[in-house]
Amino acid sequence: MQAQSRLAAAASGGGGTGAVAFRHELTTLLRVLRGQGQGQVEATTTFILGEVSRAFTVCLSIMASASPSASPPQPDETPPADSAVSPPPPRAAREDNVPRKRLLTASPYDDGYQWRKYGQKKINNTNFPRSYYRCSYHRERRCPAQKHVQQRDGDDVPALHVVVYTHEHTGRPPSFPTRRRTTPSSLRRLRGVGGGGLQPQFVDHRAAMEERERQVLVSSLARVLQGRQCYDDDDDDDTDVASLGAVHARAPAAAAPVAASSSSSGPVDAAGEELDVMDYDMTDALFWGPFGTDSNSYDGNLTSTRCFDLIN
DNA sequence: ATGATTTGACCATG
DNA sequence: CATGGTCAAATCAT
Repeated sequence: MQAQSRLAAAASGGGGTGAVAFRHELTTLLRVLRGQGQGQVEATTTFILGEVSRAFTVCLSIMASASPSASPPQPDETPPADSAVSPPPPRAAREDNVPRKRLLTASPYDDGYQWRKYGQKKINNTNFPRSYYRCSYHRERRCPAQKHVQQRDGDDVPALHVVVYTHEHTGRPPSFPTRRRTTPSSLRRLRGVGGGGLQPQFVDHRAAMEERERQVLVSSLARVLQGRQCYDDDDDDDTDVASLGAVHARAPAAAAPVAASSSSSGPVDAAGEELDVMDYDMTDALFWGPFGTDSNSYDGNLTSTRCFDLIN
């Protein structure tokens, strides 16, 4: 049976089970390819293994944010089954009748509205602090909107953030795209020098990011299903990991520290295996790359000039 | 000078 | 009393 056919069949399963089956099938296939010992194939499969792992993480994130109130419960709404210690029962919801919209996002993002941070608090039994924001026009325009953002515990790659909104933001409508040039002073702030260290600025528009996630996911899987891999021609080195990584290095360097600002160590795939750093760069490019005119862009489709067959 | 963030203190709730 | 949410003075960046 042709590899592409098997993958297509697995991918067409639909739903979570189909996705898992697809990934399993793909992983198995790529591990077989790696065993062939061909340099190009090895480097490429290493890349794709990491990319597929990341793609599924992104998928889960999109699914979680698409229907916050849908059943079954979203991953961030239920404690992990293998949790060693059961957390205390959640506090009862406030009786203020304020609707809350909960999102799970793969990265902090700029939703286009202007927020002012008014607090940060360490929440019990969590590893990351929760930041509190309110509408910048809280008083002038009586904008009641608030949101709080907290990085989710766990070794998600990329890190997932829980964002909870209250009210509708009545301030300035979202602008698109939004991007802030990183200055030396802002870098100092990001690194925590002075002022006790500020929180990372949210840079990209959420909708654009989700669209980009979809594009990258589709193109990634398409490349795999087509059995071809393309890479940047700027680097004349052989098709090793480093040269593939050069493609991803198109992500603006200034933005990378933001995306990688969590305390997590290197990227790890679902099986707990360490992935190459280039996968991390890929993540940065995915979330920070496409906007602005002052940096190289990553358009979600590898702007390659050289391709080679992955699967014969 | 102005505006945003940090951070410890305080408040409300269960 | 424990905890999450908010306040506001101090601090920092522009």
